[in-house]
Amino acid sequence: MASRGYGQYCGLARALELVGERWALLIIRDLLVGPRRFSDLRRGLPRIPSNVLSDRLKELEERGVVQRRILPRPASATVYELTQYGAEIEEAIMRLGTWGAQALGEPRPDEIVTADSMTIALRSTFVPGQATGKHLSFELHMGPVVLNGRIDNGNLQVGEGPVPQKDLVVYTGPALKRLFDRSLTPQQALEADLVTIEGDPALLETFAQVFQIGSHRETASA
Amino acid sequence: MASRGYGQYCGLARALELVGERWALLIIRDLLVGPRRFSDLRRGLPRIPSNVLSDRLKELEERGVVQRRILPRPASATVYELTQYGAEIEEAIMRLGTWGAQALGEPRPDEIVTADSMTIALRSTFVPGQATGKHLSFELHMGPVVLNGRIDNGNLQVGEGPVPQKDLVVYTGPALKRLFDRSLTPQQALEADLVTIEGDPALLETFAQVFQIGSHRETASA
DNA sequence: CTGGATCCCTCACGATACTG
DNA sequence: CAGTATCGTGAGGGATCCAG
Repeated sequence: MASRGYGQYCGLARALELVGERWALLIIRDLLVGPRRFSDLRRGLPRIPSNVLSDRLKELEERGVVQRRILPRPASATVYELTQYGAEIEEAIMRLGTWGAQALGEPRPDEIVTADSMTIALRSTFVPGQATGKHLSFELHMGPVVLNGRIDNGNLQVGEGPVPQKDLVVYTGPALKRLFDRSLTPQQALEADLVTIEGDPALLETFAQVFQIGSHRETASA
Repeated sequence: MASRGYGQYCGLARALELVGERWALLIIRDLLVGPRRFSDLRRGLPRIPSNVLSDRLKELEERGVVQRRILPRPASATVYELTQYGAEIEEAIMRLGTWGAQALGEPRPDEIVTADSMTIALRSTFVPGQATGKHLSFELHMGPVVLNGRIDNGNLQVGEGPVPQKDLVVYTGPALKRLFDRSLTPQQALEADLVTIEGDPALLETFAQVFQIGSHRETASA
């Protein structure tokens, strides 16, 4: 599609020529979480035809955004990972993601959530300034997806899967987005059973405070 | 293309369903500069077929990103402008633009520069922190494109066309990008005749300091 | 002249099947 | 597991035509 360029000497046009094709940014989103094998990417993007995934990876490699790497023995598997230049697109993707997240309503029945997309969602909505002095290790269940995370001062680490040590376990669904865009308070979410937790309810307040979609300037005027 | 969704309940996927189709982000780029008529957009995007432009505008309108407005008489023209939500994509587009700009080499012979793309380029590469205490009004000529601008402390205003009052006039081409990514100093640019000016050469230093592509952390270690 | 709509061609995308 | 091959469909590209 973007194989034929836009005919403009412009940074944005060039960016779209590099990563503007269908599926490309979602592939990069998953690679931002870590190196991935072909089949990992397929699992994370169930709707992408394998030939399209193959094409995209080839194009992104040619364009210096992605590189193939052969894992040392005994694995001997090929993984795809972002080049240094490719990784520098992270901020742009995060901004696009939070912009698009504001248009998310209820999930359509055919829409899924993946561990990688949720990992990026947490990283992109995390507001370091809201987390100064806060410490919390949590486990987050969104349907079949389980993530773990640790908030330490202005820092956030997110991983996949459960962990033994945690202060708070959160079970939720799409209501998580309403927590992050402040259209629902933690207390309301608990009362309406949209969120279930293990641990101190006060910790859910902390959890909800450090993630944010949109600017919410109205709080500044209060 | 993105008419069929990605099947993911994810902010980035939703963003791509809204503005991920070919040409959409370039249309939005031009609308970020100001409201534009259909023919303005065509002029700024000479390679877009008119039916595709028409389709994109219709889709973007349905999706709440763009709105049509009828200008009051006697103009009576319809203009397209971003909705408030649409305008909030600005930061994401700016980041994408500076990311892509790093991959810009020499312009291909069929690549053009437009006033709107240059306006966005200036706005996206402007570093307010580098402009504290600086004041400069300039006129910038990139081939046939003429912009004017005013830097005041951490603030930048850019307009199209020449202006009577200015401290500095810059005539240049693709070398401007090399000024902004620090692969060329103002002095080198003048000596190599890649940039011509009217005004004090010291003002070109000021001009070059406040615009920046990439992070340039290497200066921190020096 | 602006602001599109229509037509036709081509090629990229998408689904499925198949191979190393 | 990691892709390649094949093929139908539909979106993009470009020229032309039409209405206000």
